[in-house]
Amino acid sequence: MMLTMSIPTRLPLSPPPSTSTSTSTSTSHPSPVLLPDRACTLLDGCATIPRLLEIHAAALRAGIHSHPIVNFKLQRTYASLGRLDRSLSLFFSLTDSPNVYLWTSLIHSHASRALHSQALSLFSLMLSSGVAPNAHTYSSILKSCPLNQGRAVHSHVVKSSLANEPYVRTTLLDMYARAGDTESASHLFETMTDRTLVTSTAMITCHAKNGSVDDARRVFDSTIDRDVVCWNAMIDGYTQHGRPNEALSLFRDMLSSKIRFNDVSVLSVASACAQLGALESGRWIHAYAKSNGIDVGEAQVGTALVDMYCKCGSLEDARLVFDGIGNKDVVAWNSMIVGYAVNGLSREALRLFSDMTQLKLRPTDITFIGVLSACGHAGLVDEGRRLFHSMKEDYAIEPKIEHYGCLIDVLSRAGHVEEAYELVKSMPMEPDQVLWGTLLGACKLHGNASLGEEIAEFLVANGLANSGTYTLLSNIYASKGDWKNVARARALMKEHKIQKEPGCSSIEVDGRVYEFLMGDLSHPKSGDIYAMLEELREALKARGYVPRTELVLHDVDEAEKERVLSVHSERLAIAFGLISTRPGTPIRIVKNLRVCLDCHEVTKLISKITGRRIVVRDRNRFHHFVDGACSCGDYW
DNA sequence: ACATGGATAG
Repeated sequence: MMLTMSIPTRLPLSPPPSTSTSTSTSTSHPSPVLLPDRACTLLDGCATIPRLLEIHAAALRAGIHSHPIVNFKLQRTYASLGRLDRSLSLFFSLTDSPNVYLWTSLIHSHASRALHSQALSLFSLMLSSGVAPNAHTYSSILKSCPLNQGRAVHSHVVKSSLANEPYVRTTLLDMYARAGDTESASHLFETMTDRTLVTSTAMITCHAKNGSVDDARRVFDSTIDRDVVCWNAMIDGYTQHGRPNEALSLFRDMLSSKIRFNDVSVLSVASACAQLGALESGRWIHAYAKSNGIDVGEAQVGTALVDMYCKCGSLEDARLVFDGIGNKDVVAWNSMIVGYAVNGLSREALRLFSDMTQLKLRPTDITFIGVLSACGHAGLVDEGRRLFHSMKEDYAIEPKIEHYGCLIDVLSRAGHVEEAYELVKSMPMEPDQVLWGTLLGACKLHGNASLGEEIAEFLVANGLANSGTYTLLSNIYASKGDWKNVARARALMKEHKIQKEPGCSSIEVDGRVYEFLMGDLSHPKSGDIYAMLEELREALKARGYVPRTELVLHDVDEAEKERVLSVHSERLAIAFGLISTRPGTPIRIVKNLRVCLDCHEVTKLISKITGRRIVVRDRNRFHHFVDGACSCGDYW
């Protein structure tokens, strides 16, 4: 055996329970002489710890406590009620050496509770005590195996000739899938002559988890008699890999093939709508789930819907679902808090945080991401500092680079750029690109050219620069009117062959999501869209709007710079929204990059001119434009 | 005893 594992450091030997005195007169008291058969029946119907202690005491009094089946059931019932400590002490107090069922049950209780190292230790003990594992044992222990130990177990499986057991094969596949070893999983799958629906589903999940969604689809297409789990695995593969449109479309295929969806389907599809910012589709799936008996007040489903509504910029809907969740856990609170934060409703985020702590719910590191980013969006410097320290002092949560990133954003955006820089230097971890980007962005915002240049040059010299670095560097110079250095930044970008990610915005109209690239001419309604843009241009000019052509980095004349700005992807999407929806309908845009300053000004004006609410979700946050003003208060 | 599963900076 190649497995190297440690023996449990502590074998709990807690005394037997002594609660029997108070229950001796109870009507549910077992008969005076408890027989093994009767004890087993009682244990099978036992659902609470007090009841279990009662039966356990009776078994002790009757002297049947070491009866192999009674002991097994006691042990298993303790495990099922979350008292693994008692399961272990029963197990290790056995006089006879445990058989394979006892070992397997114990290993399973640990493995299924993600107590992997304990499960592995027990498995190791089992092997050294000379008991041969069976198919159940392997299928349990494989859940706890990292790749190396998984391979070792695999070779044991082969030797033990259990390799064709369906449960064993599926967990082997799953083990390779978890370890990211698609090749071994595929090999295993390809060599199977009798694939079952479950093994195919495991293979689909494996491909999907490792990003080969198209390979997953091939397996999916070749699988016959697919059930809801199989469909969900494929749908979620699309969702988890940034292909939400395909997820939605496959969900519709599932409905038309008469497969009943379940709550897991809703989780996936809600997340797809969240990614798309597709409120209409999101509302549809919410209503559809409700009318098909899915409990949207259940924490997991409710939370997925809360997140979906937040990411579609509809906080009212999100809050309604949130308030309807029966047993709100920390994940539900986190998603609502983060949702308020990303939408710029910082006060609401902080209020919810205080509600949550008042309910004695323990915040997590993600809660602090939420409240710290809320502080960043609202310029709440003191509150940000206070929360950052409270995280460590009051909740013993060690700040991660993301938390430093938030605090650095809070400080630097508010103008404390030097203090933020000092914080970066004092962090216990290496700053990453994102963090440098935050600081650079603040340098640009506050015209701190010297520090901005220092950081940017450092990033360029160390090969850490991305297109954003060059753009920011160039913008820093542009905001100072230093055109020579703007040109130099542009030249550097060319020299390093840095490609700028093309801007792309999308909008949902009638349940369909339309995408627009910058300068896109491919939409069938392109003519109307550009006519609308021209109309808007006139209206904007009449209101004294002057294009911020200095933001354009290309080496072209003024008129061309103006044209470049006017076809930024969000403007095409907004124009399309204006011509495709009734007057007064809010327009919701999702953009892959940050909104530029010029588009931000223009969108404010468009909201004024057209009387429309315009909600723009950019790479970082939401902007809600109403009547000429933006919810961010121009603090972004 | 196996397969699907809600929240994460800028």
